[in-house]
Amino acid sequence: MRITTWTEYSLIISIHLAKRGRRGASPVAARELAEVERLPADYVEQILLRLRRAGIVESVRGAKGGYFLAREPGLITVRDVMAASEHQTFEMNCDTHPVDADRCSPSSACAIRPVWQGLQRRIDDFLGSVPLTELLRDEPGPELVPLTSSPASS
Amino acid sequence: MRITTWTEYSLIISIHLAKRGRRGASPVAARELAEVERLPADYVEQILLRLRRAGIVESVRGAKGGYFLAREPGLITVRDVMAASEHQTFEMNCDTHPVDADRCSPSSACAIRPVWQGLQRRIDDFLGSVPLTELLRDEPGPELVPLTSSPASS
DNA sequence: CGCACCCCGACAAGACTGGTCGGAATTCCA
DNA sequence: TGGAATTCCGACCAGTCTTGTCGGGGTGCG
Ligand code: FES
Ligand code: FES
Repeated sequence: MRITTWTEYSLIISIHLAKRGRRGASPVAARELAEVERLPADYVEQILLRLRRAGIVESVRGAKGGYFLAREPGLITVRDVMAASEHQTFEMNCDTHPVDADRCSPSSACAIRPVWQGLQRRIDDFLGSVPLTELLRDEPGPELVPLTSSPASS
Repeated sequence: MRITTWTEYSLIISIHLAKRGRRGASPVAARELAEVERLPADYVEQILLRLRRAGIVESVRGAKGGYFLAREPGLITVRDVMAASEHQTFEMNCDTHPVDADRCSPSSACAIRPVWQGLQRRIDDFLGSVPLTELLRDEPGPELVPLTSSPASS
């Protein structure tokens, strides 16, 4: 289970846009953003496309155009960004990749499904609790304290 | 972000073994297990290999041989099974797929990394809190209540 | 008009997932 | 002693997903 570059780059891009001005200032060109963040330009464009379609950013076309955040950074969470770039945060495999039509049908009482549902909830709750503003400062912030040690149960 | 069949099948297999007797009883052959659970036989063998190497199950070789759980089902968590079948629960992408050597180096204070560390902790804590015994009964159990509604923050 | 920029679908190399196969080693049993 | 059953293990392979790239079209500024 891992995070892909879609989400990783999306966050970098969102943070970048959050640091550059708001609606009033001039929008940031995709090319320029990619250059200063050292990311592949064409790829960044693809990502911005997804972010725009999800309503995370807005765009201005034509010369002198570019992108800017659609909302206040405090109102955008990591969950929003991840859901925009991939198309979900946690894919319920029993829905999208059912191991067996019988076993995974909603009617059958599979004992495993509640585990994934519980996991999905924890993931969504956590990612939904981290707004972009949390990623703008240098100090980790209270929500993200490492809380040292959580060793394996074996 | 999703669960693969490695973990899914591993859980099915572990639950199956938990339901069949303990050390005293005769071990379960991989072939037989695969047949009753309707899983690809050769694949099940691969998975049992991983589970054995991780110490989740033990095996008896030769005719009449097979597999059985190495520990009490109450002492094996979903996290253990997942870590055995994949080789982790949550892959820290900034370690294994660093976006940029500079940006992801442990010395640089990246604002995003604490988010993934926090996420990893939540995932591990949750999966580590669900023992196999929780998956043997028909009722979901207190830990896994759906807690209806957790709508998007947008 | 020409340039800068966004928009969008198609394509492609490499990695990963989900298995399959062939054969060696071990143990039981007739 | 000779199968037969079974675990052990690495190699292989087809399909999908990831991580981009490319080419062209639309749009607005100067
Ligand atoms: S295996 Fe898919 S719902 Fe349980
Ligand atoms: S992008 Fe890898 S550590 Fe932040």
